[in-house]
Amino acid sequence: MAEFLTGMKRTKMCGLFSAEEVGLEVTAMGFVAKYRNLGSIVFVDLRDRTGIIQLAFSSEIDKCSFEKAQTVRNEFVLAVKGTVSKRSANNVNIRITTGEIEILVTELRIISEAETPPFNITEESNVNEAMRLRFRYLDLRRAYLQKLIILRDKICLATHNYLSDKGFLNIETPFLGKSTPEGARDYLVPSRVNLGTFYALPQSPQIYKQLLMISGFDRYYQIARCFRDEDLRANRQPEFTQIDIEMSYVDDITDVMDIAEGLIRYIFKESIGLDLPPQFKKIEYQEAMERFGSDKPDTRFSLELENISEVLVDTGFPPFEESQKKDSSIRAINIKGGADYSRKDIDKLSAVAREYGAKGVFSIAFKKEGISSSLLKYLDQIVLDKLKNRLNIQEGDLLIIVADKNKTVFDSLGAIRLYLGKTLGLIDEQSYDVLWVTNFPLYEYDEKEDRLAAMHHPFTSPLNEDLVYLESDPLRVRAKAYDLVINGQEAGGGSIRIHSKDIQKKMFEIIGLSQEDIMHKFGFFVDAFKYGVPPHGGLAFGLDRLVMLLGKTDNIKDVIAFPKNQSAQCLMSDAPSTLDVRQLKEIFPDGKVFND
RNA sequence: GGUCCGGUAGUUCAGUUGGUUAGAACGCUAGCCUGUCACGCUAGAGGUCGAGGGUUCGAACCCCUUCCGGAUCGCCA
Repeated sequence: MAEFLTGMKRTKMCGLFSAEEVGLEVTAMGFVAKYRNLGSIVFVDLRDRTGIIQLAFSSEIDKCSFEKAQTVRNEFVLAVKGTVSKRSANNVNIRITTGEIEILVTELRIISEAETPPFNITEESNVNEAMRLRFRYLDLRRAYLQKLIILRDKICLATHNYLSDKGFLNIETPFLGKSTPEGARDYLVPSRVNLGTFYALPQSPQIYKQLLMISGFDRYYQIARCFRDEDLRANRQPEFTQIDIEMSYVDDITDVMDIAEGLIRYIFKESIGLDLPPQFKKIEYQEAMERFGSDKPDTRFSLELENISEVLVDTGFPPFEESQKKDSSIRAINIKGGADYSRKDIDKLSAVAREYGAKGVFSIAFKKEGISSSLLKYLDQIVLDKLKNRLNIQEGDLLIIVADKNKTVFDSLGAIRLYLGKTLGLIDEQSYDVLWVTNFPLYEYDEKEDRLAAMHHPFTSPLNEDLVYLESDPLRVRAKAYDLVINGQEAGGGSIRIHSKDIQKKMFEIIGLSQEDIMHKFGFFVDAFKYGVPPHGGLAFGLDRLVMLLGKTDNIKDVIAFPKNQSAQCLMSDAPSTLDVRQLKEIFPDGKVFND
């Protein structure tokens, strides 16, 4: 029989008791984390989100509660009264903060009994993720997850405090909005009162926050939920959260970057007590690609890429001939002391490269006994000397080469670089490496649709000095865009927006939107540009990613209280689910779903 | 949509070339135990080996189909 708390008030939470309360009568409440019955004495570890306090029951202390304690099991919810007592020196538990004391229980109330949980709720237990998601409320009782959810709260609070202090207003934008044609697939919501029409859940509050600038709110922020109906990954969920920021009367990218830097520095200080450098590193997109094969480089280790097209293009090796084509190249990574890599090791690197579309890698091992390479007969001494000079090659080094289209070369060598960084232990996992990547291209070529697409989004402003190429050579135009990269992860990104209606119109045209499309999809937005637009810009941080970085986890599900699995299902509630006929008829009264 | 890995007790896993009654640890139940804190000791319960079909005298194991989970590529302005 469940008992009630009637008359009981909690003195403090379990993990907060200390030697200061010794001798006092206190009241504690929590879950039974562990139950140890030694016969004439019973110990219970009582748990809440702050930690654990040990309860002691014996007939010498209180006969009634001792007898009741015999029926207690794991995960029961208890409320107890008792006296805080100092443990004798040899019974101190140094593993918990309250290990010097315990509560000698004089009154026990069993507030709620519990069935045996489907898995052990301990920090050590390594349970199948599907099982843990199905009983998420039990998994969340573990200190590991509680710590991360609490960290998330700290980061949010720091965000509110910092941005409020800098004059930003927290303004909510709609969940039920208009489907946008560019970008990710939208989650759609049928409208009952407007049959046959649909809302879309926002992929980001981008248009709304720009409209708020046009409305004159000047500085806006929101910790905003965003939705994307795309396939999931270890670091990607269908609904995720962004720290979304926009500000007016900015023109240069540093105007926004300074605020963002301040915020990130404040978040790091407040949440984990770490001081980041007073000035973040900056690297241009093109340089990041050339050196690290990535627009979000992990610069905690070197192992940089080197363009060796010129050296190898005339060797007569057929795969290298291709690299003379436009947008192709031969690039390499020099693995110091890698010459003794086995065939298997190199095959593994080749497999990594193939995942990113390369046909494979070529290798040249500079061994003590001579050069070892599959393309040896194409390499004369002059070429070898040039390579040695160019890449600072010494005896014992291994050169890994990829020749292909630039995108493939960067992707595959960038991936090999990360693979080596991880497997060779080149990365200091304790450190934080924070840098800005700037001057992204404004457009990228979309092969599937044979058109230009906005690399960031179609509201991004071109660099002033590149405006002249907008029509003649759009791929050459760079954007006033910036990404913040932490430990090789994109933590956030943004841009200065277009505030001229003419440039905005041109932007839409270049990505292939007809006048009709523009008015149908963005008409309200284009209209707004007629009535006075302050120059503005902003950025958004991925809150989930930030918590992952600060909490040192690779799994986004660890930082979200109720996440979805890889198939975008909630295994606990069984969403998404089918609807009953009554609900469906309200939305599709004639039973027809399609117009044609 | 492609590729790879996995599914055996409540949980985490082992399971030999295909061969008696499918094992271990933790958890659970019962008993004993006054200082445990991964308590200890004794005993016990607990299995449609993801599902369906096939090969075989015989299948957890081999083959086919299928379902489920994870990682990853495409995708994610």
